[in-house]
Amino acid sequence: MTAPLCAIFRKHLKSRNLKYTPERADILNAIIERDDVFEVEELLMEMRAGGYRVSKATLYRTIKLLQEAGIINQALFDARQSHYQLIYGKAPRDYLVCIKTGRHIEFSSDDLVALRDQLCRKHGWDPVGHRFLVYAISPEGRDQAD
Amino acid sequence: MTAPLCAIFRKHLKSRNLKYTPERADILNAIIERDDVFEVEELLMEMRAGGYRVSKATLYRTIKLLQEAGIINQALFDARQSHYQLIYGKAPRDYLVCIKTGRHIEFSSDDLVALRDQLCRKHGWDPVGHRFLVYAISPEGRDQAD
DNA sequence: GTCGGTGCAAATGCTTTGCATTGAT
DNA sequence: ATCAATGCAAAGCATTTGCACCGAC
Repeated sequence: MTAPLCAIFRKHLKSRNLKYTPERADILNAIIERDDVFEVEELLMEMRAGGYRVSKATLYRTIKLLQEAGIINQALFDARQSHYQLIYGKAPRDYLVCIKTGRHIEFSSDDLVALRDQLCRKHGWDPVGHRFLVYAISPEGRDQAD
Repeated sequence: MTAPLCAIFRKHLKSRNLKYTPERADILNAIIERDDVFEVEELLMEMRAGGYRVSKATLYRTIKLLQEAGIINQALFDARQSHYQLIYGKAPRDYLVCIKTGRHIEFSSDDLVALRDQLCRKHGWDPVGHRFLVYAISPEGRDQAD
């Protein structure tokens, strides 16, 4: 699993004429080893504890690159500075998001709602709403150089 | 639609021994009228343009209350300071999140993945990953005073 | 008169940026 | 030599907080 990720990252960097530096390799490895949701500060501590020397600036810059490469994404679980929306009693809005171009399509699916309600029932919870983001590559994104 | 929301908000406030003030009413109304994803600063501008005088502090404080009441939530679409996670080639992690207690359960569903892939195919996109957050009320949350 | 609410301004704290230095081709 | 990467410290910026004043019950 680590080999392909590394290869994907290198490919992405190459396509943008950027370099696969030791710092970037270390960061990717630290993320792979962690294999869990992480906060930036947290990852930095761990890397330093493990003897890796990276600056916070480089870490942030690399995280952005890894996102662009489709290797990591935001857990979007506890966000600051986010957008808000009415949910109470509204049909949920679901999105297809292209990881290459950023384009997104809004859709809504009854099957999804049915599945959601079924999952809730299974756990004894009462559904109120949901958020479904599908990360994908759009036809235009597929055609882009990579 | 606006009446029940207002009632729900009042009920929530009452349960916490808080008051339904004119500022809070104005904010809820502005959000209802907008009926779309919004940013805080944006909403503030609009309210002011409409002649409503609210401070940014009150707006933020009210948004927190509205979230607690389950009336709005974060669109989680473009976040700062968020958590990150590996996604490439990983089984996606899906969550049931209790809007009352904050407790969350992680799960994963093959049916969901199948549905996701089908939706992507329908639009000619290639699925890479997804994020599914279900907002619900857990058994403990249901038992809480409200 | 007590308790919460509001606005303002200051403080926080994550993230980004400017800049000088370093390294790879 | 050129072009990008790094680290540091400073800057940015959305959000939160402290505090003094106001208003409802």
